[in-house]
Amino acid sequence: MSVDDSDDSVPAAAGEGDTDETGETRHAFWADEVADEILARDPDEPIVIKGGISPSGVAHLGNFNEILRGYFVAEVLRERGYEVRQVFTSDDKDPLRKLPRKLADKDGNIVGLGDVDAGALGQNLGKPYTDIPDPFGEAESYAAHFAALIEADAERLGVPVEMISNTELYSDGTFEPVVRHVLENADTAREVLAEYQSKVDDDYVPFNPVCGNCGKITETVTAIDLDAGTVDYVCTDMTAGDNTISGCDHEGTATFREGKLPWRFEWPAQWQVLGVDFEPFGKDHAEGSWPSGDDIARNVLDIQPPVPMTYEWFTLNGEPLSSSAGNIVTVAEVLELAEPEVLRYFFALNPRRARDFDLRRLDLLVNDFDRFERVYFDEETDENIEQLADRAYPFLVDEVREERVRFPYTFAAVLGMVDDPELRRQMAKNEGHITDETPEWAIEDAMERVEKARTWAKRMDNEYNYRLQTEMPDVDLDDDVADALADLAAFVEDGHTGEEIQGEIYEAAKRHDIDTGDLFQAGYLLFFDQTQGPRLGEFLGELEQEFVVKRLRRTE
RNA sequence: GGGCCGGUAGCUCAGUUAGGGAGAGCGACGGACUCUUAAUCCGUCGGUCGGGGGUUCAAAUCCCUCCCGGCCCGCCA
Repeated sequence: MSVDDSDDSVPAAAGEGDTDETGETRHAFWADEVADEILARDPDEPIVIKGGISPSGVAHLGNFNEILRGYFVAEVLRERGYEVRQVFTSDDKDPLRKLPRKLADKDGNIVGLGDVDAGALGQNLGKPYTDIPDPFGEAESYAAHFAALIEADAERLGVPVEMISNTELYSDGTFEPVVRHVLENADTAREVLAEYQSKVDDDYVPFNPVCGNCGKITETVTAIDLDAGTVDYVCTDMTAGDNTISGCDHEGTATFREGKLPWRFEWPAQWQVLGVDFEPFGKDHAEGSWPSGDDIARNVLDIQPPVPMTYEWFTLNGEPLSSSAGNIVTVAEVLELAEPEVLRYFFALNPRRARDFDLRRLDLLVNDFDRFERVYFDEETDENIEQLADRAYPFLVDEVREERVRFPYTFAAVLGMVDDPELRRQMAKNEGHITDETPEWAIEDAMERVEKARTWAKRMDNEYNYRLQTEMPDVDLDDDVADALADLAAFVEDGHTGEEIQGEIYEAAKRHDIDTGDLFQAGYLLFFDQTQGPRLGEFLGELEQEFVVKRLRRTE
């Protein structure tokens, strides 16, 4: 989706980087480094890249590391001519452990727990997400609802992922041989895991059946029958954090499909049944599940684990991402403020680096992206980012189009101060961002940023949140300021360009012996009901002459 | 308490895997464009590379130690 495969004019050097004396290749783009590592293992095709989360609630921007980091590696491999599957597991056999504070409806709108039947949802603590009804009553299950949201966000970002339900891997028998293998080798499994978890004792059984009576995931297995392919269990209480989810004391028998492996085994099991070659994961896994998963894969399942990559977590507005503290943002929300390519750019940067995603200064991120793009098109030179831009930029956009137009983000916010689309075009033309030769598609694309920047200005309520006032605000003016405005009105009435009007503001102030700042302020108050605003003269030059004159004379 | 990752200019980042010149953009400040505010151009300032110690002819980069942020070492994912 990012590069044209038929274009053989792409320079071969693009992904090659520098070669040192040992013959090893250094790359500007981390995804190339990872690709090298994967290919060094001579993998079977299709090469499988995985990510995954449990669909416990609203997926925030941080969760998309799981998808986008893998995406860049997938695209690099595809460009190098390999067939790649990018899969994403919804770890939906996991039990609901506590009620989320925030949910999202099917369109991605964030709603509180109070907007759904929280009581009914609370009845389902301890059950697999796939066995819990959708709180919005639409999807097949709680899991299906939230998995659909993730898939929708991935699509918005233009990343085609193959969603895989973990529950289905159990119910359709895919996991069955692995479950059997783990239970057959339960002693080894215990020994290996005990290295990482002190709680693992001789009674530990690496399988959690679903209770046939109450439907909850249980922890107490009393017997294993390998011939029958079943386990016996007692539905005892389960502790989850500070909460205890009570069992129903039911004693029953479950097949290997009617339960789940504990996460430490389930993750490597996924690698095995899906043939995973690469998986990125957050730093929380780096010291926990990864070392044990690596060990379990090699010494219990007898498979080679995938190439790993730890990504640093980023913060939002300077604070840790936290669902419970409400410090989250979704992909859908970000895409109301910036183009998908900007967000992809953010994820194309070095994953090892802790980063802040600051919505208040989103203009800076967009500027960085625009610059990155200009460096790619050789419209600007920057040795720091040149190699990365040359390599990674094509993976950020649907189509590499040199004729594209980008309004600087804050200028787009200024255009957002007026409603009239034609007026916006005129202003953009006056500033030289578009010309008569600019293709229509490029203008339309560029104009989309205006709406986004407008939304940003409103949402942040920042210095770009001005709106041309259609009703005249109440303004008290000194006599000499009023006289200067009268001069200005006459000047506008004579017909002058915005640039000339801007000059006249200074001249008028000088003639009436008032501070230019006072005159500007009067103008801003009249048109924006604010003491500041955009470059006034040129702004007024764009507006309908009669409207400006009347407003300056306060005769409305 | 033990371990892992991150810490480079006010901000966003490159450079750390394999030691050799401390960099870019933005911002700020000053100036230009008949014009303090969105745009453009020129210039300036800005850093003990988190602190300290060590190795080396040479350290942002390697080693030790300490500080800060986050994570893991219970469960769960």
